[in-house]
Amino acid sequence: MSDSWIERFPDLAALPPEDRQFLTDRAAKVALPAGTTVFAPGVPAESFLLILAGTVRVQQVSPGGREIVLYRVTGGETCIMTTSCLLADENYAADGITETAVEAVAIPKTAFEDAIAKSPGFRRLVFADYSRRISDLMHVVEEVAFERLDKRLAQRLLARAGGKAVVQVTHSDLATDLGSAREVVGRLLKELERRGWVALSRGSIELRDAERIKTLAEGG
Amino acid sequence: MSDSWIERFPDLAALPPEDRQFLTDRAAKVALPAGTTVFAPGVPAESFLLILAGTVRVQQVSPGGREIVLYRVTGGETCIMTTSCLLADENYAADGITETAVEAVAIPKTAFEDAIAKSPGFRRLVFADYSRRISDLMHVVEEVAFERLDKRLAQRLLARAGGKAVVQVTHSDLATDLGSAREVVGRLLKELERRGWVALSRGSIELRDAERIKTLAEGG
DNA sequence: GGGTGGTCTGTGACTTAGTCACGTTTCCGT
DNA sequence: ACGGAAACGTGACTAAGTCACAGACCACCC
Repeated sequence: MSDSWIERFPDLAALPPEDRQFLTDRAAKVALPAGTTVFAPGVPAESFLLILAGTVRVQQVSPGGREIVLYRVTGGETCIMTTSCLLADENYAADGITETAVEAVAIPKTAFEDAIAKSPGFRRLVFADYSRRISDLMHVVEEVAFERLDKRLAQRLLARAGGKAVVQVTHSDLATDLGSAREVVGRLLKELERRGWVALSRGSIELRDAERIKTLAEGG
Repeated sequence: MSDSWIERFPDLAALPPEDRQFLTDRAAKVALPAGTTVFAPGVPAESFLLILAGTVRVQQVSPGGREIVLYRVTGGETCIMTTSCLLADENYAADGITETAVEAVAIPKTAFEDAIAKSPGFRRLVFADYSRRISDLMHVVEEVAFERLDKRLAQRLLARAGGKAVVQVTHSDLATDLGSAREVVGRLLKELERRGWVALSRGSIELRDAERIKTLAEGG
């Protein structure tokens, strides 16, 4: 199989040729359409995933049906949910769902364990992602526990917009991002619209006063 | 230095003699009284910590002064906040505070990196703790985002009691555990007292009907 | 014993967030 | 054009957090 994918991962690209060969020999490229469930709670992890393109959303679902996004895995990253489950021989404790079409490389469990044992560069990659996710999770805890919802909503709007003026997103998507309820998000958005900061329409939100939204997202 | 401490860590005790020697040669035993700040946000990590006895509480503090416990590190465990910061060369993002007197072993950064590189058993230990903390953090997110506070309070009461009838804890300790506010915890406790499930006094709480508290902690 | 400062707890009025049970609008395929 | 699904709106209610206090209890020290 082509080993071009390995260039997406600096830590792996820097590996000695035999390590690179070891990985590329055992890796299988997979393509997943948007909305695919990559893993789900209770299922054991079977192979290690390196994401090449697209994003996977890792989230938890409450018994009552509410959801919260824990973090997103994008191109050049790995999913430590999988790492963690592989190494500890545990079942998944969250959902992994593709948000866009995703291209990824799957490395079977045994090859993953070998790579961890043999390749310092591979370990660096895994450890780096562990750190990143731990930070992500701590940040989520901090936000959920301490920050006002309108502030968090403003942050999400800006993040989703990525500079553009119109965000294609539903109220319930945002609610999932924030771990809140659709009605609550709807009411907050309505208030922003009343102030003229956004314009709402079905499935999309136009940011009309990005400056003030930014102020809300940062300030208190 | 004595290498007896290594027996507290099965993964390390199983190491080949030279690896054990490497670790014990470089490790320094430290004793910390209760209430010591082990690390704080913004400070770079300097050495890897293995806890022998006692517990370290890892928590976040909000700008508004509210606190939430992320997890506790007890005997036989390592603090992955430290691991993560050491490996990624980052500053701490949370507080680490000893809850009891703590005995620990500190391994300097360079020796830690060597051990990671050379010793599979040491890596196993580190990876296992990473998994555990990721689970812990996900659990915290789930609880904070989705569970009712009275239910979580009941859980904490039982956990703190550890079978005993009287828990030595203040309302604001519990609030920190739960990431809530002291007044709120106080009111919930008052309601439990009204029902006759607990008896309150300054600095301690007597569980009078552990069964019902258990039901509350489990049920919805 | 009486003061004194610190920790711990109680309270009321208020705001913010979540829940429940609907109703309404918009879109899209056939 | 019509039926159903997805998206959105609403009101009434409960839960949780905030703020600004006021007491209560404790240890310690003259």
